Amino acid sequence: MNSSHILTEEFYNRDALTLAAELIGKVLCTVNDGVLTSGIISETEAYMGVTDRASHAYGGRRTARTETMYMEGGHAYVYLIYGMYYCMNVVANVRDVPEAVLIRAVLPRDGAEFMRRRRAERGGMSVCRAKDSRLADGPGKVCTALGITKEHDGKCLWDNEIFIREDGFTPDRAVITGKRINIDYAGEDAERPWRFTLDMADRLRSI
DNA sequence: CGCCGGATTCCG
DNA sequence: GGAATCCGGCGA
Repeated sequence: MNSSHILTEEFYNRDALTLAAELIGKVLCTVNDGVLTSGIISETEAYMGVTDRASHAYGGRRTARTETMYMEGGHAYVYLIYGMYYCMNVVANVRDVPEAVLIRAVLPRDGAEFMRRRRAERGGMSVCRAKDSRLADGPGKVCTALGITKEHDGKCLWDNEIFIREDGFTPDRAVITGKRINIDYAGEDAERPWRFTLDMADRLRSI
């Protein structure tokens, strides 16, 4: 597997918990109007499908929105949250097993200045003054910075406009950080330690 | 740094 | 009605 290999089927056809850990350190890339932007995935959460109260597919819920989660692993599941922001997920496992991994943060890799510009534009600012490590440190910011919108929902992740690749380095380990964020409605499933971070990300953020 | 409220739109 | 969020304002 060469160092800039684009990930395909065999990588994605695994359960979301495994995939959430494996995605740490991989590079999420988009090409919008010929502009490449990308970020090293530094924070993820697993959403474990029909048995997980925090999952959109809990209890086998199958609606217009969640239909994407039932696709084969390796597709993008993008939805609007709080009426204002998009969240980018990687569909895991096989067809009809609706698991997904939320991309909560990335570290800018390619086109950081474009990412910065998109964040500024979104916030109605002339410039975005955030340091690189804070440019895309939340699921809404990831989508703003990389230009991910509803248009990407259902796209295959080895598409020309959105894909995930290896980056020639493998983090020592993904860190299980603990509970998932903002899912208090999920009862005891809110306690599950299904959130992962890149070991170095916390340190970088304070630099 | 932490807590709090408001923004805004689509889904169930 | 509420959500897998963000930002600005305020207090410590």
